[in-house]
Amino acid sequence: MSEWDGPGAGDAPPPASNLPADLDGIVGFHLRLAHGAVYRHFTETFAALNLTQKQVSVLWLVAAEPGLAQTALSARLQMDRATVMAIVNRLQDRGFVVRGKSAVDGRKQTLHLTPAGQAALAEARTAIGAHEDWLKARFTRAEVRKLIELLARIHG
Amino acid sequence: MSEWDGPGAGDAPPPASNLPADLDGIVGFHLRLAHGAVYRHFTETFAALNLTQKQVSVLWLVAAEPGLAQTALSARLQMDRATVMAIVNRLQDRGFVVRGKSAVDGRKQTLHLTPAGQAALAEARTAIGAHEDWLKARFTRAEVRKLIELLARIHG
DNA sequence: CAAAAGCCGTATGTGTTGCATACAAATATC
DNA sequence: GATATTTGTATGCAACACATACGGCTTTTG
Repeated sequence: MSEWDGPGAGDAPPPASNLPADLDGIVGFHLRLAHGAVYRHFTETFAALNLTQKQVSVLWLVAAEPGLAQTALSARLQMDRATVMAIVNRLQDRGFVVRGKSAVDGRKQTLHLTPAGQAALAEARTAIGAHEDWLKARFTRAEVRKLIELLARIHG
Repeated sequence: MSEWDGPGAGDAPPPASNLPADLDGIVGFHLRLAHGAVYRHFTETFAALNLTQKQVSVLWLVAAEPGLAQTALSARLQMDRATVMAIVNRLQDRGFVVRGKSAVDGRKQTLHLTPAGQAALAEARTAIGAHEDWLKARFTRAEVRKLIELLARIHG
């Protein structure tokens, strides 16, 4: 501890504003914080259901397209094949989803919801409603549309 | 396999549009996808530097406010105390950050960048520039401002 | 047709993060 | 001075992202 300003030299200066000004211009930074806040609220909202964002997304998509293959899932959710498998494994262990061989392409697995899975999804839809209301409460409808449009431009 | 539409009954219907229409209205869903896309590009951009978003954020903030305590960090980045500790541990192991006891409050640790940490941050700033350019390329300046404003309304 | 190439699911391991809990030390509050 | 509260720390657990490797199946190509 010598040539640079070592610890103990003095404590933090007055925090001034909460964040350094240059960080404020970083879109990715705000995106991360916003995502974190939404993630946190989502987790609270779904504590009782014990479901994560990804799990709900998978249930949702499989319900919308029964027989969907895992690769299709990974493409739509922009996730790794291995990650999708882990998620499907968990959902399968909990009896929400079943895998079956495709009659058309022997490589593919067809995914279907079980009745338990459909029940879970129904509950999840209600919870999503509350969660989205919380999120949208701070925006006008036009702003919500604008935000979605801007975010959609980021993911393909 | 019996009372519900079991597997093998038939494969996925024509994918129609890529996503179910109802998912399109979910702000959180788009936020997650956008965050994922940005996260992925960030990781690529920082592969050589071997730094994560959080690690860069911590370096950035500690540089801006030398002597910052970990609690202050966790507040500014909206992360758990335990999570911040894990990140600081890693940065410390790599010799980018040093902990020191606060002279003012014996409970607090003062954080400082080492020269290596400052060098890493300098490189990181360049990489962030490229990363942000990639991100902002799809927006006008006004849209960037609007997006930041909307995202800021989500995190406090 | 047979071989090569590609796709899909699977298995395994590593690293990062978020969260809960518990504990010790220092400080603040009453 | 006794009792909270704050701060950092230590551990463990769950979820993910990613890389790699492998076997089974399909498509392409020679």
